Amino acid sequence: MIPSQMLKGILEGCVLGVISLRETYGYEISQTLAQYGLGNITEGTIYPLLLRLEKNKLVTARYLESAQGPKRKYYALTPAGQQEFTQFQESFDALSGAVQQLFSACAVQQKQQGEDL
Amino acid sequence: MIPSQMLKGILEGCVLGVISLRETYGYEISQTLAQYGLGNITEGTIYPLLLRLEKNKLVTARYLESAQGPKRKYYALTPAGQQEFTQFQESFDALSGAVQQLFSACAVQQKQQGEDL
DNA sequence: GATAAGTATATTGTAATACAAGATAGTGCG
DNA sequence: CGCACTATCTTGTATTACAATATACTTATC
Repeated sequence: MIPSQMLKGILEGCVLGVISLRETYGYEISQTLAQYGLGNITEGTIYPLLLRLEKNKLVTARYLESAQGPKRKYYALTPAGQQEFTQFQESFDALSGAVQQLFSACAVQQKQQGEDL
Repeated sequence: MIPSQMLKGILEGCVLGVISLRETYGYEISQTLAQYGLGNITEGTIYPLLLRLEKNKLVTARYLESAQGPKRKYYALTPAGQQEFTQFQESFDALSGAVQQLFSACAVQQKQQGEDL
């Protein structure tokens, strides 16, 4: 399981990514994230996040009927949202690269300590 | 620049990693993190984090004299800290893998939309 | 010897955000 | 009707990165 603290700031970018795949709604986004292995994102997380994105004009929303259950609120990226997602990708790649480099240094160090025994 | 929100929960694991490289102190850890490209982690971030690690028995601390400036507080990993770092590496790899997979799907989608023009 | 810069640790308060818990509501099945 | 599944939203809480500030030691500069 990915710790919830580790998701901070990353989840928002991932949600933008999921929406970029196609117009979708909160409940489905939560399931899609789980499929990608990003953990079980609950309603208390996803809906405030979506309202925040909408308020910040990164996504637009419209209600559509559903064959089963209540109306769904479908989200789509705005140009600003697309730009924000591109920037998130760059930031995450930078972060990921830096952390991987640190991990490599730690692995080397551990190997040396093992050889010293 | 890596956004500060993206560091949440990741910074702690990275600090454990830096300490695993060698016994070190707050000021130097901050500089080491910057060298790895993890941004400028300020005092207001690093010292509370180190106190937290110490309180949670993930690191031990001892004061040593410095040739220049006041005493330094050197930190070393406990077995629990080493274990926590290993777990952090697994979690981060899982997260990183999931996000990269999402990015790939988004890239495919963008390429298709481009071809549709 | 006063002043500033670099080294070093710590505290307080603030903002961002993931999540649990619970409310509301529609559909379909036994 | 009650239960499960679908679907959205709100409230309150905990975590945590960071700015700002305080403290203190050493060395160099004026």
